[in-house]
Amino acid sequence: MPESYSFNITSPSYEYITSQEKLVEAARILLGEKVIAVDTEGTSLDYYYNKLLLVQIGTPEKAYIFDAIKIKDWAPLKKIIEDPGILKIVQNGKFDYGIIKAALGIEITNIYDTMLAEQIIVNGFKQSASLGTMAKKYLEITLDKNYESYQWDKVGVSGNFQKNHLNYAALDALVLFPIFHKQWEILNKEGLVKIARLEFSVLPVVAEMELTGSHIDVAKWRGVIVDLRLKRQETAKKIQDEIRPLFSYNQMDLFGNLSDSINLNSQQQILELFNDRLGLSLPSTGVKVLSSTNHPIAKMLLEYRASEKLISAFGENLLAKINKVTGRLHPDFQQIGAATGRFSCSSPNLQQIPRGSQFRSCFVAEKGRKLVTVDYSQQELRVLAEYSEDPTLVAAYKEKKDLHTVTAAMMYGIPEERVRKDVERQASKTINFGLMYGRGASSLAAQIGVNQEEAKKLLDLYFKKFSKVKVWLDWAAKFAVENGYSTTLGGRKRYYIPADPGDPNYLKMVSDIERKGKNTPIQGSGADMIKYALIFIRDRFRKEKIDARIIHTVHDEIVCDAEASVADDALRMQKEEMLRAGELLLKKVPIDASGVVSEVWEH
DNA sequence: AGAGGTGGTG
DNA sequence: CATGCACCACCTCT
Repeated sequence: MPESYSFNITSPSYEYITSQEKLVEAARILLGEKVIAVDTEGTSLDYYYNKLLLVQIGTPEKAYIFDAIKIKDWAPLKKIIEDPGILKIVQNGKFDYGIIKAALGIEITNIYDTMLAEQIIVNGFKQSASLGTMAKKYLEITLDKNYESYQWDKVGVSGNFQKNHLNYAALDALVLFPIFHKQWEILNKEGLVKIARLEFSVLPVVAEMELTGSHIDVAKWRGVIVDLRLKRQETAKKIQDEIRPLFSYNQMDLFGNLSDSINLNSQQQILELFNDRLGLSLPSTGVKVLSSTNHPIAKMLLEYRASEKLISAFGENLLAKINKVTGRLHPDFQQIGAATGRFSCSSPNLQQIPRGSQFRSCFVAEKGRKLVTVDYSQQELRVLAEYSEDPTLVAAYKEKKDLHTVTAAMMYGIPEERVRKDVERQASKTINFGLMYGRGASSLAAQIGVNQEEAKKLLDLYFKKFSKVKVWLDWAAKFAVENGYSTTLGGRKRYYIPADPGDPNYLKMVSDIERKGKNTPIQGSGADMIKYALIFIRDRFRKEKIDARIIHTVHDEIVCDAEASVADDALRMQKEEMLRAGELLLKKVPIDASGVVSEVWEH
């Protein structure tokens, strides 16, 4: 096979730079490059605990390794790293962007991220986008990614870099060039350049969002936990007292108290309780099954579970993630966290903080600041209207009508004024959302509370009135199966592993693809939209020089943190930029967004 | 350690 | 034939 890279794997060429003179000299050379690779080595994955050790800047043949302990003046390199005329290849650049900004105050511009590119290229195939995997895949070389064996934290103390450290550091930068070239070819061939540019432009926004983090009112949060624990304890005691007679052997604990008969958290023991001792025959212990029994113990158990859930998932565990340096929460945003292109969020997952509970209002602005929250109104349904071009849907949005009411009026053949909010409108809402998930009549029936036949009738009626929606959904499903991928308005692709006709699950696999094929263009286009919005908002805040920053995003919502006196301006700009992003993708349907300035996170 | 169940978000 | 999309965290059990 032809040599696809121009460096020596076992002995990569590099220059280890510890003096200002050598740095200036290297900077002069690098300023002449059009494309460079950037990488860093440090002691921690945490932006604020990390001690920056090395900054590598690579050219295709040679890596310049700057010793971050010895170098004091980074100005010549800042000029290069911030030069928009020089393309910077990085691997998982969100991390390096954050580290370099936190440690050196330098902002990487004009980024090509091999990890994001790979995630775009293999989207849907569940393949790794790690450097090791890509080096093997594109270059057929094996990288030693045993990071621990290098003991960077110890080297960080001594400042004594060994040959293996420098080799490793050099190679990490050098491999990026050939990977970039191979990926670039694929991105072009597959028509993915546009979506890659979008993702690369979002990267700095994500890194800064993580750097900024969210502020929490800890005392208030603790108060919520205390209340919940009390409630959980009361409910648990009631249940245990109630079921104790059902068990013949009751034990005392060390203090002479009657001990619990069962572990309320064990669905196995709960199932045994209901089926063997209470004479029911439940298939499972989920909320749907339990609430349909009307058994008093089932009721109490659901209450217990609600408290238990909130305590375990959002209680002290979340507070433990507050950064000791900044006193804020810095979650990990996965930029392409879902195959549809949506973000995911972890450690902690701030995208699943309960809406109704008191927890959400513990996310507060600091003194002198405000939170600005804006979300798109019915973003995904507007995307569906755009794709299907259904005249009724499009007209409803053009006339700024409530879509669920319009569909209810059409389906039930009644005037809009007579649509009842919790009857016809609710049913229409369920159908509207269900359609976007490729939902069938049986599951629909279960939720609306009618039999399957009536649900089928409702669906038929819906599709009769909104025939273009049906045409588009069927087309999207067919397209996905026949072509092996779906696309979004922003040019994203999601690939599907083809269903094997010999597989016993063949039909299920096909219908899986069909449902994903309906949902992916909708959910994915929404994701594209909010990513454009994030870029626009950051640019706008910078251009207008206002003290406002993006701190959070939840699929169709963006939260910013602004200095109090400019919060209203921030709200206006944020909304304008979100609409601009929407108008970039939706040509036939208007987009709308609404927001608030507040002390707490709400919408 | 990993699977399965349950439940939180959009 | 089986039938709601996309995630993440916690718990228990094996």
